This record gives sequence, structure tokens and C-alpha cells, in this order.
Amino acid sequence: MPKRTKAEAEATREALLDAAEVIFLERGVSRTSLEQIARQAGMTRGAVYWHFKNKSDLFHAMLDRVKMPLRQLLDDVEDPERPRAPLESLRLAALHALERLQGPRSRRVHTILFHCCEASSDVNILELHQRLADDCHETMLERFEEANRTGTMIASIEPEIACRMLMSMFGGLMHDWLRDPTRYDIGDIGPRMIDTFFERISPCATHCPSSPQSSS
Amino acid sequence: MPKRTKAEAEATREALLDAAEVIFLERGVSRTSLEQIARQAGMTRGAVYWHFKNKSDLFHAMLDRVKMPLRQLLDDVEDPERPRAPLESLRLAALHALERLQGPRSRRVHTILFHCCEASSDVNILELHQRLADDCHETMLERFEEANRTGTMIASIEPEIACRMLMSMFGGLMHDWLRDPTRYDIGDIGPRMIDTFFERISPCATHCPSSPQSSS
DNA sequence: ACAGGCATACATACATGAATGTAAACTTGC
DNA sequence: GCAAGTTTACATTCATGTATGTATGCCTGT
Repeated sequence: MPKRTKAEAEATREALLDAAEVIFLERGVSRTSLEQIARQAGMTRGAVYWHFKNKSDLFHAMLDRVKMPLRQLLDDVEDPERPRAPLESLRLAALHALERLQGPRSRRVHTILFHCCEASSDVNILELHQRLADDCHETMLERFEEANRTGTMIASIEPEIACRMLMSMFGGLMHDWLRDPTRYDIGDIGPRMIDTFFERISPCATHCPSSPQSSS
Repeated sequence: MPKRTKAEAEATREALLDAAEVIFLERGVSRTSLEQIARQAGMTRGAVYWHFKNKSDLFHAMLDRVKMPLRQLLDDVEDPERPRAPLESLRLAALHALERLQGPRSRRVHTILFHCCEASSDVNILELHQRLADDCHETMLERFEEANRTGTMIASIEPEIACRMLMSMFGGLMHDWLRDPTRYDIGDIGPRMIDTFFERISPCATHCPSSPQSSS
């Protein structure tokens, strides 16, 4: 039954991407053949080669369906009425990212990114990760520096260090949790980690029982 | 030139493992053939199949040369004269681990583990990672719980959360740095992150301006 | 409005290349 | 000479890319 209508063609494209997610997750990217993806979607390799140039192309198309840059996350938690303190924005964005991560598609794709594909393979995953990390680092650092200037975080902590701490913590948590999401509830653990972090880098005045803080 | 003395045979085994590190790093585990490893070591595939059952076996042999369980790291920084506070042990162990990580072999193999091999491949990397993480979590949690009992960390921070924060931070840092070690000096950034973390979860008395300085 | 033509959306077949595991040959230490 | 260590040769499997086949949707001219 060859030749579908335009809408149906788009549907099979999506089906192929869905299938790719499933098989990549099951067998790892490099070990899955396009044949397997096609069969999972009820198609043949011809369909795959029609919609995508090759495995790498398909892989990137799969990623495009779930990417969530930090800037967008920050926009999502923005309150148009009254602007938030920079660290509060970051905290909410992190929590929001945690929520997003738990969605089935996001979870699958990020698991693939972290655990089911390797460098120097069909895809240049290292450069990809690097670009995401750089982007994240850049916009995150801005907030930490602003917090540092405005005295909304402890002065002795350098923004660069705080930034890397948060990024590492978040990335490490994703890496660990996605390895086996049944082990603990990231919806519970994650927020507690994030909240603790931000509470601990906030000025003493906010949490220390005794000493009032004098900033600048 | 076949057949060497026993010592030479052991040497070629090591040479094969060295070669594996190099090629795995360059091309990713799944994309490297045993042929490539053999040629890198100046041998043929026959030698590989003599010393190792298959690629998975070789891979595990490679790992065995660098593993550093947390318990051993803790032992390394132990001072037989006077026992340390639990968090101080952890801090030193973490710093020590950072040092070890920068050694060329450790660096290569951990890069392979994080970035150059994928789940469901020849090796069950997920279970491997999980076992390492579980072991680490277990012995780390003991220290945090002790610190919690003895009041050497802020009471409101749950040991479980602190434990996961540290593990995630460390793992995330490794993951990020190993992606491209030329980007920043982990020997500088790492310790500052770790020190900041431990300073921030220590009781207020140790760092709040109002109280006198005490370095235990 | 409809018939033909062309591009679309796949399926099938084939040619190629590469990796694996094993068996057999060879070579040298002991 | 026997077995440890290593090579060469071989059979099998499997993925890839491409080329070709084919039927249908869609469009255009009249």
C-alpha cells in the first residue's frame, strides 16, 4: 500500500521517531539498525530513508522534539506582574525542568542522550552536549553574577563556582536518576536538593538564627 | 614472531588493554573492532582472542585497572594518629578522588565510561554504573548520618539529601569535565566546589561572621 | 470535471563492506 | 614433544546505502 496522503506521511514520520525512541532505549543507538526502527513502526527501511538522510539525521530529528533550553525554562516561570530575584528564577526554572524531565518522551530521549549513545558514533554527541551545557552555563552565570552584585547570595561564593555547582548537581542527578527511574522519586528528591542548595547559598540573614547580615 | 616468554605474554596483555583505552576513546566502544585494538598494539586479532573471551571481557579487564571505590579513597586519607570528623574525611576523599581522576589512565577510562560507551551494548554498563553508585552512596550516607548525629552538619539538612547532592555534584562535574578537559582546570574548580559545599552544610558556628573562627 | 503526467511515499532487491568467532597452521619456550 | 602464544584463513552474519520498482495522491490543462 504505497503512497499516502500528506498528513499520513507526516504521521509515519512521527511514528518512525517514536519507534526510534523505543528501540534506541532498548538496544542503544549504535546497535539499532534502521531496519529495526522501521519494523517497530510497521514500515520498511525505505520509509526511513525517505524521511531521513541516515541514522544521524533521524537522531537529531528525535532530539528536536524535546529540547528545552534554559532561557525558555526561565521564560516559563517568569511572572509578568513582578520580576523575581535572579536566584528565585533559577530555582523555579530548575524545578520546572525537573517536572518536564519526568514526561515520558523527555525521559526517554534524555535517557538515550545520557546512557544509550556514545561519542564518535554516528552522532557527534559530545559537541551536542557541549553546546547545550555552554548555553546553560552562560545564561545561568548571568543570574548568579546579578545575585552576587545585588547581595542576594553569599558574597564569599564566586558566581562561577555556584554556577558549576548547580549545573553539576542537576546534570549529575539526571544522569543518576535516568539510569533507573524506579529507584527513587525524583519529584521528591530533586526539589529537596535544589531547595537546599539555594537556601544554603542565600545570605545568612535569611536562615541564620543569630546574625543579621549587612550587605555592601 | 609468535610465542613469547610468560612475562612477554603478560606484557602484550597490558599492551592490548592500553590499546583498547586509546581506541575506545577515539572511536567509541561499539564502533571499535577487535582488529583495530590488536593493530594499535602491534598484534592481530588472534592475540586478543587468546587473552580475552570477547570485547566485553576485555572491557571489564580494562576497568579493573582503574577502579577506585570510595572506601579505599577514605582509607587513603585516613590519619592513623587522630580520626577525622566524618565530613572532613569525605571532603578529603573527594579531593583525593579528583586528583586521581586527573591521572592519564584514570582520565581515559572514566571518559570512556561516561562518554564512549552505551547501554545495552556489548557491556551492561548501566548495571556497572549502578553498582558503583550504590556502593558510593552507601558508604557516603553512613558519614553524613554520623555527621548529622554528632551535630557536625546543619541539622535541617537530611543526610540522604546531602549525600545525593554531593554524589550528583561530583558525578556531574566528572561528566562535564571529561567531555573536554581542556575547557577548564578541574584541579582548581573542583576543590572550590567541594570546599564550598562542605562549608555550606557545616553548622553556622563554623562560618558565620558573628562567631569566632574554628578550624577543627 | 476529468484524464494524463509527474512527483510522492514507500517497498524490494542488490552490492558492498565490515566485524565476529572459530578452526587450523605455525612457532617457539620449557 | 607438548603446550602456550600468535597468526592466517574461512564461514557467517548483518548493517548500510543505493538503485529500482510501483502504486497512489495531487495538480494542471482543457
